Amino acid sequence: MIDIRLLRNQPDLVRTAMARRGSPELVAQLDETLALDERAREIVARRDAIRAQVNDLSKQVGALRKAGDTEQAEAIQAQSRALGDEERTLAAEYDDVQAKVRDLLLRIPNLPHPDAPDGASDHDNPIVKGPFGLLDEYPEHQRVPHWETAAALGILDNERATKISGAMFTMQRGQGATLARALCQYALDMNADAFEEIRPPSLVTTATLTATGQLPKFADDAYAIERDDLWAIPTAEVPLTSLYGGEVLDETQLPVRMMAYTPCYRREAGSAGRDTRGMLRAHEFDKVEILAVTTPAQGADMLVELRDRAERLISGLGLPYRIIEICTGDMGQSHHRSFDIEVYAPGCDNWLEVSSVSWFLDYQSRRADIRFRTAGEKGTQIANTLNGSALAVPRVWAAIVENYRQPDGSVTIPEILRPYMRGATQIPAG
RNA sequence: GGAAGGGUGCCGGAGUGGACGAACGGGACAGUCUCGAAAACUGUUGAGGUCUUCUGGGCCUCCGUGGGUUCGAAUCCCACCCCUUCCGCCA
Repeated sequence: MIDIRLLRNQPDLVRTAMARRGSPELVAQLDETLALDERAREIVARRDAIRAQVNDLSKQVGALRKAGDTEQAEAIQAQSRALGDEERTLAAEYDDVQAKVRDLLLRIPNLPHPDAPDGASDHDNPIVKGPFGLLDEYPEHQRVPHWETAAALGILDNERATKISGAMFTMQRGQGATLARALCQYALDMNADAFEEIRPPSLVTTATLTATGQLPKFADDAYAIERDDLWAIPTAEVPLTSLYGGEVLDETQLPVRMMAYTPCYRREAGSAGRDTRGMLRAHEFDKVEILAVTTPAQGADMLVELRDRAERLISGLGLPYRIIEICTGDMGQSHHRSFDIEVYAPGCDNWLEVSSVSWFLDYQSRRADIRFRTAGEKGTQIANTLNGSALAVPRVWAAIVENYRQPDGSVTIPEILRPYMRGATQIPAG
């Protein structure tokens, strides 16, 4: 969430930022938040003044009782007791208003970076790099959707996945399953030079899912296990961000670089019926995520580093790709600045979003309460977080099947993946 | 799932109703001593909120979490969470 003090002190700056996101309804929300915040502070001032009196009177009672002046002590007790009722009323009122402020604040999106391109929707996202490796013309044998190729090769069995788990679940088989796992191992190995590998839990608490911004606003997108108050993670970003939640790190520890392979679970509530074929959209998929916790000063460079690392994985696979920057109108709620890598899939004739790299500023850290301390300085500062998909398996898998399809219907394995495929050079046609 | 014990500051650990934001020890930092260091001695050393006549000060909150009792709670009561050990179950 954004800093309430920023909203208090520079409301126009925040209003302008929200206007850039193209959400005029947010401005009213800002005003409501400000008004409630002012009320909350007024109430808490009165509450604290009464508490101060009660504390003072209580000390007097203690002293009087010690001195044996029971009568006077009881008189003061009665006085203090009367204050107690007022205190309770104010405290309840404050808690109520404060909860409202927090709830509003949790729903206010992050401030876009000054350099983030303005725009209304994904149509306005500029291409900032590439395209690379794109052919002028694609031969017929590459113009086959991956689900057709995969069916012919027996490496994808979504019918049976649906039988087992319902619509929008996928299942890879044989070399197809190996390829999915190879991609994960490849992504982890390529970042092991600087990133600590984590194997986090895939089920997290409500507090954890709130820290990264999925809750309270996007509860419908996540799988809930209500009986145990747990949620299935939509991305490793969720557990990794909260890994240092509630902790105060030493500045010398920063930046912290972490990576994790996890399954990812998404209800896709808003996109039922879209991309139902093949591997483009599913309720469960594999992804390797890279994530960093930094000081505010380190954020900009880390964004570039993460983006470069994600790009290196895709270019290493020899897939045609481009990098786009997300405009203010298309930005996710928690994002400050964001880039996507898109891979061209000739069979679907589509640019597939395979990676998203984002800087969150202190938006998530404030929710998760990740702070750091600088030696010799008093107090703490709120950290920055950034993350990126190193490699999201299904769409890269699909792009490989389509780009590497041969005239005989087989699929050549990208050279860099062969060590992870037990040396296989191709997925042979039946 | 059952039983027992426990959760206090950077760490260890005391504290079972009144001057406790918390003894004591350790650590860290600063100073004294020293050519320098060690040792010793002295001092300092949590976070958050809010107000302010602001390079300072006032007030409030925080002893796992949330409630309750009380004039007053780290301390008493209730619920929950987590940790340790034992039993059960289990990959």
